Amino acid sequence: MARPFDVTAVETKWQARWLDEGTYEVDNDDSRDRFYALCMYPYPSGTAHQGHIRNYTFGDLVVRYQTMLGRAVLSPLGFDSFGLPAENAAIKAGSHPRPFTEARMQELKTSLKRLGAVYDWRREVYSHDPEFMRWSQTIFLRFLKAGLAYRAEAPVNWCPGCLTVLANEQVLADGTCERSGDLVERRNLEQWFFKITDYADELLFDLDSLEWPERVKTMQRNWIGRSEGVEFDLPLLSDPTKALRVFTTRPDTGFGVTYAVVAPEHPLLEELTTEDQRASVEALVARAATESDLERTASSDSGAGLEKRGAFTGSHVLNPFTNEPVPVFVADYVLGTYGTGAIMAVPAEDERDHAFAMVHNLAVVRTTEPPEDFEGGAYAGDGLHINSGFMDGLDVASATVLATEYLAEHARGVAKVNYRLRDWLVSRQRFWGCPIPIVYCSVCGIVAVPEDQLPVLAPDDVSMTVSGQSPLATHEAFRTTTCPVCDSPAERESDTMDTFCDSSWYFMRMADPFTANAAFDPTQVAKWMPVDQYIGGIEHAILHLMYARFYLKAMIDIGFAPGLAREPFRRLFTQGMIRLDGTKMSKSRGNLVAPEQYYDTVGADGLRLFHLFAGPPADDVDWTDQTDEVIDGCGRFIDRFYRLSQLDGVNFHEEVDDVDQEVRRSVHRTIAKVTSDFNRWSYNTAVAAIMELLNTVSKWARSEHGAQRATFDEAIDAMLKLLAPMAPHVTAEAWERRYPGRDGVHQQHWPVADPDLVKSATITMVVQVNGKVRARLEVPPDISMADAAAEALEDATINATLAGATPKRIVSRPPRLVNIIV
RNA sequence: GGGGGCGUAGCCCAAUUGGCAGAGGCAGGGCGCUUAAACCGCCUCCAGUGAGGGUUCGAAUCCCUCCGCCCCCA
Repeated sequence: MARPFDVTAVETKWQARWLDEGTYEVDNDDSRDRFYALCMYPYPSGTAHQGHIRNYTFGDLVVRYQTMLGRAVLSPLGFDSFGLPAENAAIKAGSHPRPFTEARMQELKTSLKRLGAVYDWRREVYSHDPEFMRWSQTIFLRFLKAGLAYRAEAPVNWCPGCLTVLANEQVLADGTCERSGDLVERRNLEQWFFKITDYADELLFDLDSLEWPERVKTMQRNWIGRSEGVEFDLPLLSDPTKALRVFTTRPDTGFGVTYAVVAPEHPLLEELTTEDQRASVEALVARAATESDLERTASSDSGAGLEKRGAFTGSHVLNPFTNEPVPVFVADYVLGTYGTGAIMAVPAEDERDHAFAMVHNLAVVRTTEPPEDFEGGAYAGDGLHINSGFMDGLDVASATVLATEYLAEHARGVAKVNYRLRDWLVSRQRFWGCPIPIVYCSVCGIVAVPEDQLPVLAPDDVSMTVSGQSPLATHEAFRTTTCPVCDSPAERESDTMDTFCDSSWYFMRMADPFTANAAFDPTQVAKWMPVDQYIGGIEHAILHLMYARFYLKAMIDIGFAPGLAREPFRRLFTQGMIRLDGTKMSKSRGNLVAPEQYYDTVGADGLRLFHLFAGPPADDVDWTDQTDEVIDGCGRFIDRFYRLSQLDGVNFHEEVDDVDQEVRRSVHRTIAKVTSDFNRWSYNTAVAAIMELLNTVSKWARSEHGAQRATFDEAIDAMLKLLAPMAPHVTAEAWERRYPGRDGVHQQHWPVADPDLVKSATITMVVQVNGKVRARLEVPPDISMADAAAEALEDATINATLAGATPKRIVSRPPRLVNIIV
């Protein structure tokens, strides 16, 4: 493609200038209004792919736009540089993850610089920086001191392929590892946990105050899974002094409890199991031990599947409502970790209880009258109670109140709130992460490494060969140490922290990486936090965002970050994915389209424009056969604009006439349109509006009539400013050529539309008769309802159409439309 | 299985939230420029909104049912 300027030279020149002049460096004591714009810091996987390009194009647009609005914009970048892929690659290559990771960081950095994305590089944060690790470890120890970190043995998801523990969320619905695809097993290990459940309510309720996409908030609410209910006793038939404690959200259905179910891990199971049932119970327990929570709670088809998933214990408990004995089963779908590990079963009002009851021939007693036309097994909706003694005739809400009172009196019932959210398991049996700064002393037990000895760094000569345990545990010199308290022989913790720990506070470090001997100075960070605009992928909707919210709240509460607002991200934008052949474009799928090939042809500006133009930013983008042509089209647009800005083929005339004035109106309408589109994340329409304006201005200026000079300059300057956040290089270059030696286009103030020019003198009003368009009238935009109707009725065409008929009704919606009904 | 989202010209997408279905782009066609082609400039073709029903003076937009994709949770 023949370009009117040397794209590579221009882009290189401006990238170097922004970097050398520190154009986008910002100090913490800047006196302007502040704006913190942040893209989720990337995992350094090598050169940027289109997903990165899209993400950082949006982010850079925000940075440059907010700067032009006159704000001091904090725009940092860093790298989420710990993690499994680097470790696996290092194992494969027989090298160390650090050089591997740092090479990938450099590649990604280079790609992003070539995109023209601008950052304050003095604030770069990366997870494996010893200074950053020092504070990650300090925060861990402060959590420990505050009782927010604890060690417990717990069943964990063990991936036999990765030889590590996985978080629940790393296990797919089919019970396989999201990374290796191996079937995940259950194992018990001593692990470190953070008490995120202490914050369940706050994490839930504070969502209301956030300007986040509703769907993300919904996902977080579901993940927390708050449910209000009652915990109460089902006395054992064999020994009524003992009881099975259960939790339910539907105490009102108590008369319909026809059996109870305990989890395979339940402590009373042994006692409940009778000799003749022992074999089948033990078989079930053994089988459940090999399954993940997700497998166990996944709904399975009724019939044989369900039959195998439950076994009768041989014992009975008493239903406290009816005082009738009901059988106790054990089933894998009841989890030992949720609620009390036991449930009451109401087959008439619960889908799964019903399926289970059918398979095991258990009684079904309805307590809620379903609607007349209801067909099916369990009815979970509202209705009047039946077969329910003192609750008969009541709806669910009233019955629930009475049932709760009844249970409080008769079954040691207490109202209780349960959560689906579990405490955060942070231990990882991997090498390439931040070591947990703990030693286990033969005398003192668990001992924190003194803060003045942090960071605890892993030695470089560790064998990462897969061994089934933490690589650090195999390094004698690292593992063997002495107790910092009593000097007795001790062992270092050999697990590392979940990388989500790093991403939970990096944005605070970025706000103030300058204060010596501190993670940050809270008063400095408070100048920037919360992040005004956070941008990232929807895949982080639950975990990263939940953990970061927890970290901030906890750090404030333990005095580590006093004075900060309790939510880290005020506004969140989640961009759509790039898809190729129907699947997400990603390195692991190997379906990447590299940006470099476009830098050399249409340039970074062209590629940026494509991503802005391709569709709504929140929507997925399909990379197709046509995409290259669209990208070329974006390059063509830049060229057309550049030529016009350099007066190529333009005719001028002296006096302003009506035609010039109409162009001015277009310019100001476009300014208004682009500004409002920016504020509503509608970049595709903003680009389209500028394309439209270019068409208008170009035809006008190149026509025989030509352009009035001042009007033309106003149009070009406006377009340069509007495009500056989108296509920064070409606009910087064109501006400099128009105004050599003056401040650059990115130092200009964002244009403001003149309201008088935005509103047109007249607007086309449609006049309909019976919903059909019969006439179009030019009317003032502020025409009244009565005047609009009157003008419509005076119109000759309308009168002809009406042919003397009397209107039954006139719908007047000025200034758009009048509809006359006859 | 539950929750959410999306279906508009050949394709990607607009339609300021219930008011003329078309802004922009891609592809296609034509004309001009050119010895010719590319580039460039101008012009142009193309849908009644996945299907069916309802509400309304009026529905792409709101409400039901179905179909097809996508995402989240199970």
